[in-house]
Amino acid sequence: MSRLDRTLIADLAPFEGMQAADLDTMLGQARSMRVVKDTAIFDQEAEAHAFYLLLDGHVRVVKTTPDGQQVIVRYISPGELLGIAHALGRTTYPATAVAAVDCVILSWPSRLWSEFAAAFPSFGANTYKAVGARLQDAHARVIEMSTEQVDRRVAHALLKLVQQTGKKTEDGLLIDFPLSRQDIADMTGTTLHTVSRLMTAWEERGLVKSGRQKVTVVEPHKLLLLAEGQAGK
Amino acid sequence: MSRLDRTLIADLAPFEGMQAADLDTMLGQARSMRVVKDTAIFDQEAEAHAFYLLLDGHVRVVKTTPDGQQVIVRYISPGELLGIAHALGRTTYPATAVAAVDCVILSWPSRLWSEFAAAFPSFGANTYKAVGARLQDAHARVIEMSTEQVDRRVAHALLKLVQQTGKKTEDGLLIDFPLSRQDIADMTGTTLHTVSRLMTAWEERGLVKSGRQKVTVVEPHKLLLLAEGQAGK
DNA sequence: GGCGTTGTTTGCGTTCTCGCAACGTTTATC
DNA sequence: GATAAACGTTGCGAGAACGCAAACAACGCC
Repeated sequence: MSRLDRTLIADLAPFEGMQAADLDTMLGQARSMRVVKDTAIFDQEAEAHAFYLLLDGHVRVVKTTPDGQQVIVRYISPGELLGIAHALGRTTYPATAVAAVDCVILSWPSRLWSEFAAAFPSFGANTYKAVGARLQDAHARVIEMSTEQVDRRVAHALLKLVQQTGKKTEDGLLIDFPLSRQDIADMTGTTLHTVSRLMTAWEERGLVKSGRQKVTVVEPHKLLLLAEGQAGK
Repeated sequence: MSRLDRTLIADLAPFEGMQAADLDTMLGQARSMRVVKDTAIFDQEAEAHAFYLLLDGHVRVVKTTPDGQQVIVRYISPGELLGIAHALGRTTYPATAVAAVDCVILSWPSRLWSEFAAAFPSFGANTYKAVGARLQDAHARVIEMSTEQVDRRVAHALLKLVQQTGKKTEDGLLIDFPLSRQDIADMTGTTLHTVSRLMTAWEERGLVKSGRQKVTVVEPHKLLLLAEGQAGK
């Protein structure tokens, strides 16, 4: 792990407030690896041997129902931890993590989590803060699924992705990894057909531009209005 | 806090693996209080001054949307912690907690949480394990909302409540607190009308018996079949 | 450059679920 | 014991979203 890397890594949320030396201790025990697009980092129900830090790329967290339906729980961006089942007293991963693009990740054996958390209190606190945010996010999703209709859910999902990974282009903000209609449907609890219809309607109104596995939000503000639903259609 | 109380409390999940003396330390700083039915224990968005342990009764955790719709996040049973926002790095409560029946609770100032967690590692671990379970539960709800239709969601919600609070009666398993059609609707993301229709249909088939704010599951096994949807209707 | 694969669009019929409205029933209040 | 309030039931019409099917477009592979 080169010095340059450490400097960059030190600013990431999971390590906020940590001593540089302590961070080095952690990094010294990490294994760096490259994951190619569409490869699983870990599988639902598998033994949680390790936890990970995403350095570069984007990871899709997916749950599959017994009858084969997929639900995308969330997308992970660089600087976030994943696979921290161990920190929550679980022995298996609750979901599958798949690289949405080629990724670079660090990994540590799960067993080290407790050691790190005990030795570096900031690290433990940061992790639990992240867990709290995820719990809140999950509840927000439940509420959204309970109370909002499809178009608003889809609009909201796109806005979240743009906020997370939006890349400025001449057309607007591009979501920075391949995202199909089916993916959007799996995030919002609908079908690719409905998503497709929505996207064409929005494209006609100039809110978004989209192509094959590609979405650009042209008018985030108008899309937000639609998501929050202050105004009519 | 009498000795009898301590003996009963020592078996609760949040204190598993703790020394009796340490538990006494915690209980010594607790405030015991009675909460009457339909009174709020804490409010959404309010400063998280305290965390609580439910000793007796049942608590409904509710989130209200900006436009006034209610969603019931979960019901809490005796022996569970609530209001642990502080443990997850939050300063406000994410939801409102209301006594579904007259309740007895203990409370501690939030500030003590960190002290307890540091001094009594089992307590911290137990809490995070519970958080992990809640996170998993929330994800399961998202998935259910995304993939299952209303009847299965309602069936599943009833089964969870029965499992949590089921009280054996001559008719079957009674859910042990007042539960209206509207409450069930708020748990499952539907309307009281749809719930009412389902309940009458199920009553005719002998799966449940229900009255005003009262639900008894007569045939849990058949209801489970309906929830899991192996068989047709 | 042709060909299969994968992703997207669009039409049409169907179904689930909602929303409204009216009515019945139980419980609380004075 | 009468009256109001809260809760539950039921009928009917409407609309959102699904599911199927077919056609189209982009991309990768040999």
